[in-house]
Amino acid sequence: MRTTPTPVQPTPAAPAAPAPAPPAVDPDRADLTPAARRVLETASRLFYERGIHAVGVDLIAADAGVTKKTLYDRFGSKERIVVDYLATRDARWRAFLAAHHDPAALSPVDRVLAVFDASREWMAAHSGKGCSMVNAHAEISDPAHPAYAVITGQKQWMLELFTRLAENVSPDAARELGRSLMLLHEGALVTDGLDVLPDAFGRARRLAAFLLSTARQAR
Amino acid sequence: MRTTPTPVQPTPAAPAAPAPAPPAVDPDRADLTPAARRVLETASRLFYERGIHAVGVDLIAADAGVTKKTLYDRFGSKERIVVDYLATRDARWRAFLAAHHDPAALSPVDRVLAVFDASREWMAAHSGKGCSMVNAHAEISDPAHPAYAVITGQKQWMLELFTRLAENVSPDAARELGRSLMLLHEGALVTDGLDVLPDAFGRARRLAAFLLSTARQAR
DNA sequence: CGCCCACTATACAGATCGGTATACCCTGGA
DNA sequence: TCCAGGGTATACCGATCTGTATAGTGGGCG
Repeated sequence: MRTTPTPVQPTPAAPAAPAPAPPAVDPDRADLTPAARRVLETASRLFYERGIHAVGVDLIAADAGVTKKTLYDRFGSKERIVVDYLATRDARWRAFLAAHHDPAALSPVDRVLAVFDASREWMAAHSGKGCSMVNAHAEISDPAHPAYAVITGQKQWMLELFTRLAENVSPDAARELGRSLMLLHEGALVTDGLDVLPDAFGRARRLAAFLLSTARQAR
Repeated sequence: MRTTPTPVQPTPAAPAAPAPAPPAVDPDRADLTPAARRVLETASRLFYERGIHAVGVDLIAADAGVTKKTLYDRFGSKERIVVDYLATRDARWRAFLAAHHDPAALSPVDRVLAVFDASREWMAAHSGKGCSMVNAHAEISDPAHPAYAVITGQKQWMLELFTRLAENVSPDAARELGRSLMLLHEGALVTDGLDVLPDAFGRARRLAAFLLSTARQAR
């Protein structure tokens, strides 16, 4: 449905884009004990590098220099560690984005492109097997799994971010533009992770700039 | 490196795009015994729905109505089933694409857009948790794993396909266009799987058409 | 002092992992 | 008639999985 090119479709009732919810957890996880932080850091690295199901709690505990007793005292279950892994990574990404994002100094278009620059830097630093949310989604089949909400929430937040930023470029086409920017960004994430294209984020950035340049005037 | 917008960069030595290699396996797997086919079909469904590491051979054998003896007589190892899963799915996708693709009747641009149409149909039929290759890549850490070659080979094949199709639209910019089309296609694949956008392939198709329309004249 | 908290160390339970072994059944063709 | 191949059924192997149990250590604090 709605494959026809419905040109604009203004936001029906809500006057502005919804303010994105703040991350549910502290990016630094200062709420955790030192051993618990070591567990989460170790588990996050292993989950991302090898996959969630391929990593057992024994390995996590051993690599973190912690006994399984401590691990289960702090987290209660592996499932909980998985959720914390995704939620913390999400919180850190949002903090990283906020730090690489000077809203006052940039034009509306540059504010969009800054997201792609931040992603490129993020992926270069956390070098990569692609998006941890997408990868986790591939391993979690049950939608009732508590990690599912984190995954979909992260993607929804990104979509709302792009839509909100697009409103400053072209208010009428913000929803459509936001979705297209989201598609470009996800495409860069996955192609970067698969190492199939050189400089995927640079390419996505150029395509986004191209898209925005046409959206500002016509469309 | 090379983040500067190097405009065109013509193919250095090779006169034309490389002819894509044919799939290594028969899409129908007529080479397998009936029980082996049941094993592969069952394993493929479970691997895709639940993830590779989350599915054991006992479950595969039970769901296929086959004993583990038969399973190991036919395949020898779980790893081999995984490789066959990915290779067969790849072969079927290429056959599906060839069937939904009348090269004589379509214009160069339409031939590109037909790929996005085929992907939309494919994903609607094999409804979705995204790209099986990307999902498998998330679970396989060792690049020496035999499935790795299947995954990268499939993505490389798609990139070459887009590049080859782009040559008929704009020979000078074929390489660049092919990469951008690849990025759009991967973006649609992942956003479709995550259910974050409505009609991701329709959107990618529109963006591709937009990109091609500008590439045919200028750029 | 006494108590709690974070942590270590070791052992084990119950289930499932990939993979193997023995033994038997059924059908088609030489 | 014989026999090989594809298949069934069941039991088992060692390893690993998530999760729990018992016992003990050291430091901060009221």
